Amino acid sequence: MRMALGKDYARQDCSVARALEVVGERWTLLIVRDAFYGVRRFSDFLVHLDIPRAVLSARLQSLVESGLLLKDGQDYVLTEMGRDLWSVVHGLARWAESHLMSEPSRVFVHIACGAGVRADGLCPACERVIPPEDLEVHVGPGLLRRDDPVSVALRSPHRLLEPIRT
Amino acid sequence: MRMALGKDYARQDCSVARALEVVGERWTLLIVRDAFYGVRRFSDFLVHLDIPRAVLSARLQSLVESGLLLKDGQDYVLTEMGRDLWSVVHGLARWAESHLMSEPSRVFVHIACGAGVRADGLCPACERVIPPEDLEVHVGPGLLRRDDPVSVALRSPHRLLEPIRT
DNA sequence: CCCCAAGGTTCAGTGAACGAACTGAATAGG
DNA sequence: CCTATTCAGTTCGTTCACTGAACCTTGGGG
Repeated sequence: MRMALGKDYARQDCSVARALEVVGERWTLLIVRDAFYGVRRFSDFLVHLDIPRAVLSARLQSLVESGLLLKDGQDYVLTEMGRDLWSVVHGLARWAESHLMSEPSRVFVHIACGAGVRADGLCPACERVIPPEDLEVHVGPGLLRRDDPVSVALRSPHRLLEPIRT
Repeated sequence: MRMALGKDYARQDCSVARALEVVGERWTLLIVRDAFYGVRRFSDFLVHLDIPRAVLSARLQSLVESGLLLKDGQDYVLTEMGRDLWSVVHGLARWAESHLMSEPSRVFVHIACGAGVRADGLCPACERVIPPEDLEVHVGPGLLRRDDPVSVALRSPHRLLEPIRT
């Protein structure tokens, strides 16, 4: 049960296709997700994603080339362009929560209001779209399996984009 | 310049990973996008996406199995679960429009207000999240290349989810 | 000076995507 | 009624990306 993705969609003139050429390859959106969660180091992505080193290396390079990540010393940090993908990552998470998961795994809380964002992506208190830096992740009951240091660090509530300490 | 995707993320316990197991394979989100645009027939997807027939067949089957599409005669139609992916598809489109494209290719207009939705995904007039069935697609200058019948049909303004006539 | 860890690169094997050719059912025409 | 043409797939050989293991390189620390 393994799948494979090609990387370009040359004959499509559509913004969705352009977007998928950048973030549509296998693993890429999970790397971006981890970056939102505060993962920044090669070895942390590696242990948290269970991804082949060669693939991680290639994906990080292509994300830097595309301008979604910035390499700051040994750290890979989301640029504004990368942070603008939050609506997509969050949309996928909320869609899966409502259609594929039996119990909630992660809840995103608008720090200013203390309220978890709704299924439509807005804060129920202030009725606005909340940028990732104003959100805190809390884990729900559906999240119990992994035991690597990164997964453990991600279990305690923390603000998005804030680097994790392992 | 071709890429490959595997299809599962077995060791990830995360809603984003679950979502990508369903819609993360190559071509899948473009098929869903076309379904929003009103494409319903095997041969219409085929000609519009330039996808190998075998891959299209496999993807459509797996989308039906996952409950995103319903097979109605020869037509593949989005279910509610599939329509709930609009925020993701639209998010990718808007992200690419603002970061990857020089000119807008498609604009989504809230029919009730007559206003194009903003970069944050809300209608500027009513400040709300608009469901796809209340949106109309208009094409911009960035969209000129393809000449197959489906691309031509999609060029005239039309309501999302409404079947195209070729 | 040696050892270790972090951050990669290289390489053989496997599996998915690709594209062309083929099948089979359902109309359409004569 | 027989044939031609779609439409909707399946089959199959080739190509290409992912996978996992081994190897390499750089930078400290003891």
